[in-house]
Amino acid sequence: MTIRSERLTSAVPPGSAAPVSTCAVAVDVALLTVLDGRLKLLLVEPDAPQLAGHWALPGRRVRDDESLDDTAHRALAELAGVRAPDAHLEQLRTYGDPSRDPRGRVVSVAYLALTPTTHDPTDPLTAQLWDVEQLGTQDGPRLAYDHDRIVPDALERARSKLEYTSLAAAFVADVFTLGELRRVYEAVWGVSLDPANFRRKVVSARGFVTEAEGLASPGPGGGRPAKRYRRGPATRLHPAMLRP
Amino acid sequence: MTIRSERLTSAVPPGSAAPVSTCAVAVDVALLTVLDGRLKLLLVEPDAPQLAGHWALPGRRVRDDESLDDTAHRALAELAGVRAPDAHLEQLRTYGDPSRDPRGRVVSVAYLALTPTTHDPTDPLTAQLWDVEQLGTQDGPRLAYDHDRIVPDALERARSKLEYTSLAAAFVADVFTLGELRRVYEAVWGVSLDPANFRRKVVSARGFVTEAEGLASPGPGGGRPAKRYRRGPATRLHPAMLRP
DNA sequence: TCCGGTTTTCGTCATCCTGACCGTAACCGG
DNA sequence: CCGGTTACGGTCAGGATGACGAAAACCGGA
Repeated sequence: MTIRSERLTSAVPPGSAAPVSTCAVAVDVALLTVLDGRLKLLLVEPDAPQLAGHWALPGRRVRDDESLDDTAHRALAELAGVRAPDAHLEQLRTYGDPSRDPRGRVVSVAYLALTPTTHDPTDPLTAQLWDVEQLGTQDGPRLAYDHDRIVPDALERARSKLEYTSLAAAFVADVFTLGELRRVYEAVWGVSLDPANFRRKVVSARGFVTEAEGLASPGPGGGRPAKRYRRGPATRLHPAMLRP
Repeated sequence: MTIRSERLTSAVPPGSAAPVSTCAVAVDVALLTVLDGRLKLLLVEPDAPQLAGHWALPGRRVRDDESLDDTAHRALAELAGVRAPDAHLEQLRTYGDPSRDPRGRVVSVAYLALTPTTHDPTDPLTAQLWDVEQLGTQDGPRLAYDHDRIVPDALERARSKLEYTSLAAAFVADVFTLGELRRVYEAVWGVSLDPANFRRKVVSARGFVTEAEGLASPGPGGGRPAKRYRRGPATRLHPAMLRP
């Protein structure tokens, strides 16, 4: 921290090869949600003409008086129509390779956002939900910048945090059934879980869920009505819900 | 990502309240090591006159052609005398509150570094190892900037990663005994562990350690000579080493 | 009304992991 | 030789896990 009292917005004299300068700082958000039992990622079409046909994570430049969390919330609101209390938001990682943006040095602070499947996915203008299974394939979108490096990190973070935190509850509504919660785990992990064992582990994890009143109506295919639950006070799970 | 093609080092016209500008980007490194069975954090004295009496994490500004990892390595080399292959280095989190640095907007990418206790701790000029137990107390150092927010995050990251990764091996030498590895866990977690159970868990975790040749000499207090081990190929531990 | 299909919920059982504990092996210093 | 210390190995009870079975409670169609 040997920063002198130079002003941050000071211009670099033309032609000088200053070893230390300032960078553009942006925030990119990887928003995940579960729709129809499948994990989805929200992507937007950048308006830069040289990136036509590519898709990108919704991102915004950081403003002078804005914290990084505020920028992430603003990116979600402006580009995806997601308001702050509807989403879980946490910082993921910062990407700052000098060549990651062809237009110049941009340091990007990536965020991970998780939303329940409550709002209509077609409300944003240019945003679209993509199935994460398609992402690597030729059916999937071509990602701009280094976002093909950010997305796997976001997926791994989400998959890992479902194991030892109560983060899966961020994917479901305020009141939910254990079947809905199980389908979240199955969609994020890409596996199928035994319903009986899943129930036992969730109920035995202290503070994960608390029983709510009433029963949920079965789906169109029938089935026994399920008990309703709410999130419990715990954030870390003891014992953990480990992937198979 | 609506960044236009404006140059990143373009000067902001004086007096204009531009909502988007560039930031100074720095890297601060929280280096942890275990010395005499206690977890230590490396701090330096900033040379800024208004911060006399304060201690800070070693940090450097990011240069134009430098990746964030490179900056972290440079900060360790220049401020702590630690060369790259001697330390495990991973990104921790980015701190970007507008008021975190009183001299202006500085976005800091924090790194976590772990080193074995092999090099002499008195070689850097102004760097010093502090016992992490002293950090919150009045015997401890006064931390500059928002480094009192970074340090707890670094400690929690290290404590957590010891559970489900083989990161504890970064604290010991290339060849080590299970007693040395156990003292790492005890120092980082601040607990005392049963030697017999610890041995069983480490050996049964596939790929954590592999047996080396020869026996280690006992300490001055005696004791049976211990077998020597090396790091195994695993990075994730199965099963995990959970905190008591 | 009856029946197959579906989902939820509960119970059983063998297996594995964990913590607590004991005993032995092998070294040190006095 | 003997007490202290550390390393190593085994036992045992309790908890968690996966595989599996079965009952409860709903749906739709025959």
